[in-house]
Amino acid sequence: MEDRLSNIDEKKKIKIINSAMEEFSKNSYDKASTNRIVEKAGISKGSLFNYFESKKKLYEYLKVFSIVEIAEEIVENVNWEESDLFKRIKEIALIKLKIFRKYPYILGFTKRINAGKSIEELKKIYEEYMPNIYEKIYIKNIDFTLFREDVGIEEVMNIFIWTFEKLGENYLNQIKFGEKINTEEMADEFDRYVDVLKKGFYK
Amino acid sequence: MEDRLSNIDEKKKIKIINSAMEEFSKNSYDKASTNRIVEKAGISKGSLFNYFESKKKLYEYLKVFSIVEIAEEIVENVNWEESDLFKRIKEIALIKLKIFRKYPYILGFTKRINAGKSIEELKKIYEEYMPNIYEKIYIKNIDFTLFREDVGIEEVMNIFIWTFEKLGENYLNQIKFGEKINTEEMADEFDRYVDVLKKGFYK
DNA sequence: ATTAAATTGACCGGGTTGGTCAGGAAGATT
DNA sequence: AATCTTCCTGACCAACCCGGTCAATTTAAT
Repeated sequence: MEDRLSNIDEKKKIKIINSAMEEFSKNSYDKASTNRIVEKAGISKGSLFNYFESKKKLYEYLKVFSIVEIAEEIVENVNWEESDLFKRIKEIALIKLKIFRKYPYILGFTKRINAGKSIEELKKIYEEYMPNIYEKIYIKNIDFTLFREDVGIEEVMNIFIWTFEKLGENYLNQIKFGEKINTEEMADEFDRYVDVLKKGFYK
Repeated sequence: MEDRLSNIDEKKKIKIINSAMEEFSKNSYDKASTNRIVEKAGISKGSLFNYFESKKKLYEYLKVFSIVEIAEEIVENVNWEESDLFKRIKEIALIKLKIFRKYPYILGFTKRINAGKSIEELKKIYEEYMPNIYEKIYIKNIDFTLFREDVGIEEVMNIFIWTFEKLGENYLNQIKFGEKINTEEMADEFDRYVDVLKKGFYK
C-alpha cells in the first residue's frame, strides 16, 4: 500500500493530526518531539513513521492540510450571495469556530508557520489552493453603498474585521482553557458589536 | 558580593536580558537553552550562572522585570491629566514602541508567560506592582461625555483599544522583520483611524 | 490453520541539557 | 614588580532526549 494515510480510521487520524498540530504550534520544528506526538495521539512510534515516513513529511503534510482545510471550509460554507458585510464576517467567524472545535490547534499552527510572512506571500500561498479567495472573502458581492461616505472605506473595513478577530480570539481562549462557551451569549455579544458598528459607520 | 547583577555594565546587561527574552519567547521554559542565551549575549556560560545562579532564577527575574518595566514606563510617562481618550491611547502606543525598541522581545515574552491567564489573573499580577493601573489606564480623567449616547460605552471603548492594538501589532511586526519604520507615515495612519473613529462615535 | 497486514516499543548512535570549576585575564593595592 | 582580588572563561560532566529502525507481536483476512 502506498498511501498509508487514507487507510487509517478517521477518528485516529484526527487524533494524530491534533496531537501533531499541538506539538508544532507549541514548539519550533526542531524542538517539536515525535515522541510527545505519538504519546498524546495514543499510537506507537513505529506507526507514526509508517504513516508519515519522516518528521519532515509529517510537517509538510500538516502545512498543506491546514491551509486547504480552512480555505475549503470557508469557500464552501459562506453564502456568497449575502451582501451585508456584517453577516459575511459573522459567518466566517462561526466557520472558524467550527473548524477550531474539530482541530483546536489549527489556528495556532497556521499562525506559527505563517509568522513573518508578508500579506503578499500569504495571499500567494492561499491563492494556490483556492483561487481568488482573498478577493472574495470580504469583498465579493458586498454592498458598499450602505456605508457612510465621509470616512475612508479601508479604515472602516479594518475596524470591522479587527473587532471581530479580537472578539473571536477571546472566545477561542475560553474554549482552550476548558470553559464551556455559552453560544447564545456569544451571539448576543457579536450582535451588540454589529449594532454599535452599524450605528457608527452605516448611513 | 551578593547582588551580582547591579555590577554589570548596563549595555551588557541589556544584551543578556534581550538574548534571554528572545530565547524564552521563542521556546517554552524547558526547551529554552542557556547555551543559546550566552552565545547570543556574547558572554560565557560561567558568567550567566554567576549572575543568575540558575536557569529558573533567570526566568523569574525576567518575569518580574518585564512586568515592572512596562507598568513603570506607562505609569510614569503618561500624562494623566489628559482627558481625550485618543491622546491617551496614542501616548500608550508610543510608549510601548519605545520599550519595544529597547527590549524587542519583551512583548512577545510577556505574551508567552501570560498566555492562558484570565483578565482577572492578569489584573492581579499587574496591580501587585502598580496599584490601580488597570483602573487608571484607559479610564482615569477621560471625558466620556464626548461619546454619543446611543451606543454602549464598553463596546465603543473596546473597538477603540482593539483597533490601535492591531495597528500597533502590524508595526511591531514590521520592525521585527527588519523593515525600517516610517514614523511619519505611522503617525498619519494613526490619525486617520482616530478621525474615522471620532466621526463614528463622538457626538 | 495459514497468510497477510497493521502495530508495537526496545533499541541505536548522536546531540543537547543545566550546571561546575580549575585556571586565565584584568585591575587594584601594596 | 609583586601580590592579591575580582571577574570571566569554556572544556567537561552525567543525564536525558532526539529521529528513525526493525524484529517481534497482535490483529484481520482468507
